[in-house]
Amino acid sequence: MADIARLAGVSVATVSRALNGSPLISIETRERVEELARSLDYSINASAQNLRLKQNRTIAVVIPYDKVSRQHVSDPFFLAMLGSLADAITERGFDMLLSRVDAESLDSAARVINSGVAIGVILIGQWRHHDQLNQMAARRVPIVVWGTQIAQQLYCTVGGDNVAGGALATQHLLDRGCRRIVFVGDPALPEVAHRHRGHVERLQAAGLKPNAKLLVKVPFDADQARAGITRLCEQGVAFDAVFACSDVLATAALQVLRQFGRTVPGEVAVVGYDDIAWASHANPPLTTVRQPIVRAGVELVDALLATIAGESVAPRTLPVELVVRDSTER
Amino acid sequence: MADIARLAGVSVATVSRALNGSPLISIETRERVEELARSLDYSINASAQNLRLKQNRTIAVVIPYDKVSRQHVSDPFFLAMLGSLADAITERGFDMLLSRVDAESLDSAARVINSGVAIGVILIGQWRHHDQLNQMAARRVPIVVWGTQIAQQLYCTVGGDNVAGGALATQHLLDRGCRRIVFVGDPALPEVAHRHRGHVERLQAAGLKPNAKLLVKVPFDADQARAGITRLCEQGVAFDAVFACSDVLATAALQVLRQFGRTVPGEVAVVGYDDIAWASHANPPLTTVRQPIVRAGVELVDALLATIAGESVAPRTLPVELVVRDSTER
DNA sequence: CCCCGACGTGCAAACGATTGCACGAACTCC
DNA sequence: GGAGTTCGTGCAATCGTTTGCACGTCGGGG
Repeated sequence: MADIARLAGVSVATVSRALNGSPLISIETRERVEELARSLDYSINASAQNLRLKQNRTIAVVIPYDKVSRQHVSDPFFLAMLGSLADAITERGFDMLLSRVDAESLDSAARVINSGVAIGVILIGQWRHHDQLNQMAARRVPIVVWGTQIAQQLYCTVGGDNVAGGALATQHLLDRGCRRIVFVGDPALPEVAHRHRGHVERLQAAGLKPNAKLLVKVPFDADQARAGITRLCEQGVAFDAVFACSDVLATAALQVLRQFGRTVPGEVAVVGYDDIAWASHANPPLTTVRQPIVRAGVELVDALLATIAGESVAPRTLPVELVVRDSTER
Repeated sequence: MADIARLAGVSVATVSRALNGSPLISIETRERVEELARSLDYSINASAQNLRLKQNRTIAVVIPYDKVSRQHVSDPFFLAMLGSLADAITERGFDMLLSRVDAESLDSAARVINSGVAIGVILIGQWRHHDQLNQMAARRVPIVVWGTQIAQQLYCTVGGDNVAGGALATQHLLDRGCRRIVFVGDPALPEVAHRHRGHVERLQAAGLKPNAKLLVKVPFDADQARAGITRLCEQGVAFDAVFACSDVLATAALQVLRQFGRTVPGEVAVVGYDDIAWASHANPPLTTVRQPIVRAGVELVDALLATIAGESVAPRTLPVELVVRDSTER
């Protein structure tokens, strides 16, 4: 900037104003400065600017990695969400900082805020860390979480309608005459808990009662899901449908069922969750509950920006939709 | 920092030194300061620090979006690469800044460097923008590109061995007795060009000559691939194998073939490229050329750090591997 | 008793931008 | 022709850290 000032024969103050389009500066000076800046391909030093203005245009996206439930960045749903967020964030002229933090010490995500690196945090995946999130919110860290609404939460969540999703999938299976539906997922996780609630509600409305044997309690991990469903088959537990809490888990189920020679959807109908890109290419194509991923990115960013602006943003629940494919109907 | 200094009864200089573990400071002072810092949950202001030190720990990952070839962030291969990079970058204690830039003005990626936001750029996807990349490199922007080595490039690339990949896939098909192999991909893209070269070399070694009718020239876009292959079938062009330059394209081929009632691998064998997660879940599971994605992330980051350290880093070609599944063998 | 080194600490000047305030020139109006 | 405006610009302080240099104190050796 000093260079430009010297070359233009003005002071740095003038250069600063010219580049920021201050109306105080004469047209000719502004143009001279801009021309010079272009030819030197100069860009404003972001650190200095942030320091001075105590502001910046970076949003941190945090992905907790949980050693226990083992879902990690490579999960297609996460990745799709990342893509959607990248679009929404860059569209609004912000930068996106991606961090992975140990889920056990989520509050380290606050570092990026305290140190002024980012103005807000979007956290993907609520896990079992409700308390830590509440603490952060209490410390006034601007944060929005992809997940499900929980009683007494201080932070804002945006999430799919998990109860409705669980209900949709279950009702669909019931409508097809299924009576013994395996539920694959870990209800210890808030989102899964809601899906399970919708599931149970529909069962009861149909006069069935939930059967503990039909609950395969596994985290979002294909290997563990395969193991769990294999065990079920080996034990000879009878079932005529599987409702898995993610398409990855559903695909695992498809594999195991094929190994055991059970036809899909003939003997067993399968429903997944998320509608990730390849659900439609699975064998057979997967009936699944579609999460509104693109909309999710937009809503998360907007909610965060509103939070930063000081508004108190109510948690938002986005509608989900059942996509019927061959895995439940021939 | 001033607060801590006051509370500890020392100067800010001392606090700074204490927090940075300078040996000049007495143990007791250091501990007092650290304790205070913790209790105030203070973190160093990154802007001020970067400004003063002219340094930072952020790596920019740039995804060009190309309106022409239309591959976008949601492509599973990109996303997997992102995940891998996120791991490699955070593992080394750096932050990852994700940007999407219009492929037509790639040099805007230099902004993050000139403005001191990041210390280097990793660019995923070389496209047809070789010249722009060379220009950036000439302007001494530390940059490493995922792609293929091109003559007279000034920047460092890390990529899979595309010639070998093309050869592996083709040889495998030839070994299975296929003689009329459809190639799906756009050889205008450097990576695809190399795969095509490997493909042609193997064909010629087998005494066959490449047939222009068997080239389906499409970008990395499932819809266009579907359209292209459909056209081929409708025109009644005879073929007994498909080699697609990504698993997404291969899956598109599988769909079209099914529509036309051609059995896979009976009538037509299909090979994909990348080995993204769901290749093994396709119907039938896809034979494909595996790209070393995890290793790629690591190599890209290491190459970038070496470049930043001033070393001149030679382009690196990573070995690829053929994964045989049902789409070429029953 | 004095000198010298080692050890902790503080002072103050950077880093690169922004901005309130003041200043000078040109112009208008009476 | 002088007073008051308006316009364009420069001065200098400021944001929060780091760090070369100087300073004071303490202890040991001569």
